[in-house]
Amino acid sequence: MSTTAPRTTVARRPRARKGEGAALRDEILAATERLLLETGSAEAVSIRAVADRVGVTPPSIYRHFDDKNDLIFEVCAGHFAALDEFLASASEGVDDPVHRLRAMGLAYMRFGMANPEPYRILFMTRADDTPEEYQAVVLRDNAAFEQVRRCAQECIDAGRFRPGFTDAYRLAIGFWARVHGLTSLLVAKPQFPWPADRDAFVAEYASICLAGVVRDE
Amino acid sequence: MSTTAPRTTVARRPRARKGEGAALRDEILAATERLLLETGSAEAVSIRAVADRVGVTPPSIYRHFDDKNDLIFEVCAGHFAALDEFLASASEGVDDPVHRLRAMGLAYMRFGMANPEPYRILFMTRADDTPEEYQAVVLRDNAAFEQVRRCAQECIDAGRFRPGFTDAYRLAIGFWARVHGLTSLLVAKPQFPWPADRDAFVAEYASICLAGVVRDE
DNA sequence: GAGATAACGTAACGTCGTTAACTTCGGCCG
DNA sequence: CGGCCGAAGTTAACGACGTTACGTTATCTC
Repeated sequence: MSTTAPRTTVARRPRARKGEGAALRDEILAATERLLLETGSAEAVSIRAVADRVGVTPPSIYRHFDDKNDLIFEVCAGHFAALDEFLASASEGVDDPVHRLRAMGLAYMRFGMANPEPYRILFMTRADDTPEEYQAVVLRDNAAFEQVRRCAQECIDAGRFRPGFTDAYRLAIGFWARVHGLTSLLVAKPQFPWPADRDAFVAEYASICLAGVVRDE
Repeated sequence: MSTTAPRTTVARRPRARKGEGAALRDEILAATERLLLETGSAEAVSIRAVADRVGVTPPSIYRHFDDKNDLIFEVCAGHFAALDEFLASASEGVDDPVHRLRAMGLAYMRFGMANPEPYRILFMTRADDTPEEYQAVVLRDNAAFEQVRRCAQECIDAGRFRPGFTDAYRLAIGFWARVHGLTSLLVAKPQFPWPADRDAFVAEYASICLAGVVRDE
């Protein structure tokens, strides 16, 4: 269906000592991460390829991860902390809450474009493929979303939004959805005839997303 | 990885007569469509299950379709005409171009929610999984997008957009991206804690998307 | 009625995720 | 020091998948 992962056989890994089985876990995560980057698709990275890369047999993976989905999501969840930090550092030093919202939106889109496959896996896959523990944690209770929600609340408190827009949670979801819209389309359809000045278009898009709720000055 | 498709063996289909091999093609499409609806996932509908359903052996599928991707996309492409018609009939009789834009946006989101898996396959899958002929046709040159672009142009001509927004193509992409944002998140993460009054939220969202570019009255 | 050919079927290849059952190594207790 | 137990893997295999090479059967044409 799609290209398979490369399978470079490698020297067999020495067995870990008694209490240190978790070392293999980290190596598996690292190898999966690299393979995900190389292939650019979660379906193309097979358990067998990961095992080969680490120098271990496929069933050994299952000692450390429930199944393939669990492994892939564990890898992508690592990118979540990065997203959170990325948003935080992007909005750092920006005093105006509206400008801060804009900075976070831009950072979000840039993050998606820079990490397309993790983004796809986290935000664009069906819920059934998402392990239980991530359904709530990764989406709602994650720090990135909370940053946006708090910033929206600050905008409300500062009277920067048009009348009627008073629910920060609702507004945060809306912002997220709009910014996700362009991000996901860029990720899914990079060959679409996007405007030539892509960065400028993205910046303009961010402004439009804000203009929908921000009070005119 | 995920649940497999049901495999109810069925009476073997009588062979088609000489010029009528295309009849099987239609039956395959219909069976695939039904299986897609039942399983709710393209990965869960296997070539073998489709063949079983039709009463034919798996290799026979390949006489009529290049591969599985081709088959699935052929099915989903059928939904495109429906989307186009749905947008047209939703905007029919709406004189004001801004209101028409809004009507189309709402219709688009409703369409996605009503046909989640086709929507997912068409708009949320990676470009590599999209057959050549759909990359341009289905996305840019499709009638639905053209409707939005034309409507945006009418808004421009009527002076309904804020100064600076003069490129209908650019604006149409932006509208599409915003509306797609919420649609795709609803499709991908239905269990997310969305606002309780979902329909009202969607309607509000559509208004916000427009308010980003529409001139205040 | 014979040959061409469209419309399938048979058998198989290689891949995948996953599981059951076995083996080997290392630390601890007596 | 020796035995043992559990951690850390391996071996072998199952069933399903997409896909292909090749054989077969029925229908149309002449």
